[in-house]
Amino acid sequence: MARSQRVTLRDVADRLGLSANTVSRALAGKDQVSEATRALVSAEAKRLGYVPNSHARSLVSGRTMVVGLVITNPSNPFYAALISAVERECRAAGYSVLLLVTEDSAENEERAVQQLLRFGVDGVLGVATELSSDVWDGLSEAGIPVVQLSRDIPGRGLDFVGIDAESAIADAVVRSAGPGVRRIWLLEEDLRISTVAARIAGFRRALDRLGIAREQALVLKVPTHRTSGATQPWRPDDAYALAANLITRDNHPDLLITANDYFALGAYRAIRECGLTVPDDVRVLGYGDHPFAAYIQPPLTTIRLPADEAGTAAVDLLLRRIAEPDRPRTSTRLPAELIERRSTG
Amino acid sequence: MARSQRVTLRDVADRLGLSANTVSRALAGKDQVSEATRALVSAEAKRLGYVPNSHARSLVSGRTMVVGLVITNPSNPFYAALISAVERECRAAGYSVLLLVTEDSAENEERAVQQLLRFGVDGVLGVATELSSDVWDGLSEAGIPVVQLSRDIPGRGLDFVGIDAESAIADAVVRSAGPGVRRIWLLEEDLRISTVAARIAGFRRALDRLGIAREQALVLKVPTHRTSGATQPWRPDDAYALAANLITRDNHPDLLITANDYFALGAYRAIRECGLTVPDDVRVLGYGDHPFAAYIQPPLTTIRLPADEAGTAAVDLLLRRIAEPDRPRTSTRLPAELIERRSTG
DNA sequence: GCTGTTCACGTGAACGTTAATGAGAGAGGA
DNA sequence: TCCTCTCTCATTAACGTTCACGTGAACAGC
Repeated sequence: MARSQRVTLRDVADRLGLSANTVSRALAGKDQVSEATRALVSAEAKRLGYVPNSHARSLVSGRTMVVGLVITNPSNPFYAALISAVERECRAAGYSVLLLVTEDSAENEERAVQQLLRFGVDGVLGVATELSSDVWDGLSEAGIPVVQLSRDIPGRGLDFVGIDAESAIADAVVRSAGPGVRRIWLLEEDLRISTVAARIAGFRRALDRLGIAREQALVLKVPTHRTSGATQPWRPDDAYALAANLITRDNHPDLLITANDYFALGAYRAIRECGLTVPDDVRVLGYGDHPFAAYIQPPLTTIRLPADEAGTAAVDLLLRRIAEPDRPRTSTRLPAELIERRSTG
Repeated sequence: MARSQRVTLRDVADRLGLSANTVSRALAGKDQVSEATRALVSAEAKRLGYVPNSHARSLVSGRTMVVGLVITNPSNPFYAALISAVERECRAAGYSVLLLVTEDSAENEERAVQQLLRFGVDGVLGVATELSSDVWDGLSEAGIPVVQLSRDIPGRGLDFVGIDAESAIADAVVRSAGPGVRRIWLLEEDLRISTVAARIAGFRRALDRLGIAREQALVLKVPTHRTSGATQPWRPDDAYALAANLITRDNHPDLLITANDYFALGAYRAIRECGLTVPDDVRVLGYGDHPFAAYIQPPLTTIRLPADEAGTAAVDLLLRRIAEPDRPRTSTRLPAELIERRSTG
């Protein structure tokens, strides 16, 4: 096999009559080397095509310059944006990203944590699964900093960066509910995660502020197929099926809030097929501001999530904690902006 | 600091009065160990919470059980689906995924390759950037197998897995062009990549088959903002701006093909604002079958890309090549399916 | 000329694992 | 009794780095 032998520190050293250690120091830019030999070394290293072996390095140094990123589903546009931001920030700081996908399964989550322990990553950014057990504690016990993304599992003493969904929904609902709006429905995902809980809490807060009785309000759970290993994220079909069953000409909400813009697509169709119109008969408020939201008919009022800022903030926080393990726990909830379009009148 | 010392092979060995080597063999399931001690060892290892150090392992074994995945932009839904599929298959085979994002920049691509060399990954799956230099050769020279994804740079002797965009577009255009369709435009991305070239080739092939002169056909390039570090993928706005400038009541195509479904969104608006309708005045054919395509008005005829199959096939191919480095080069182009909806009549 | 300081570099050990080789014990056969 | 064979485990040496030292030379000051 032509598997060309890898060029090592010794190879460079031998060729120059130096020790491996000197070459190491020269390339690391430490100050125990004369400028002359440093130049010689880097020239020879480049000539031979020397590439440092990161495993050897992290074996002795204990640091890996790798960050673990645990995501439930990369096809979800919010998480995709998060991945982009996290990778970009890590790259800028000299870190590489090990990507682990859990598909919202506890088993995969446990395997992911195991992998991260084997690798001895310097830190972890992770979205917890629906029924996250205490797997994450293993990382903390091993001295690996963890920043929770998007979904918060309180009481674990872990840093958190996410979106203030509760306030965003509360404000958006109040703002979208004009005069005459009494019946409000929320089309939610059927997951036991903090994000869903936050949206429902925001929804209730809005009801209270508007003085609308709980009986006028409905929280509907759309069966989710996320865990089935499908790469597609939320499916408009599922929301459509549910909405089509419940919405009729005589029984419909004045304002319908959906847990994501895909659900809104399904709702649009269900509403249309009843002969009702958005926003005259039913106002619709989405969540996520996906790229299509501005372009459907009518353009969808929705909540823009600062995925990029969240990713950036999470990496910043993680790097700070890596540098300073004993700093107090931080919990950041970024505000989300309401983008008003025609679907709410 | 409570940075608990990591449990090592020796710790387990010492506690049982064995050597580290025996513990290693026992846990590796090799046959030089009695069943009795194997049971003892695995019990003690679990009790102490032993986690193998992957760096030490790969330092001596030369294998890392890590695959590099080089992607231009995770927010592109096609690549997001690819990431999901690749990660899933790798996970099933016991490999972890190191994710590198290039943002279509040659500089980032080179840094990515450098990272992969440092890590000594067992294989690489990668989407080449627009003007990919010979950076990928460095991996081959180091004996690291590479499978190109989606975009093919011919002549490098690298395996390739992608979509047969040319045939897909050619067939779809012919099928979408009913009687009376003479003027056909293609709204393309402004990138020098093989995917764009393939679509244009398919477009031309369709024109020839339909007997339409090149003068009746137009290839329009939408300025792309992908490289600007923005996490958003193709922007409908850019397509809208271009289309709105060119399309008027008196000067419009009979059939408009867009390089992706987002462009179709922009085109829809431009067409609508001229007082024209889809598909009566202008038929629209999209590309990608994004989740919203079935739900916009009118539902968009588009081409469904087998991202999942592509990812699976690519990983299979890579694993085969890892096992058998000297097998002949393979180039796979998966067929894409036309999803006919109302936008083409 | 002797000691002390600074600079440039080498030496040896360590990181945690695996592979090659060796060694002791017990069993079985002559 | 001795030899060989097999089974189980230990010993030793790597893998490529980095870190804590040690060392020698040059130079200054007394």
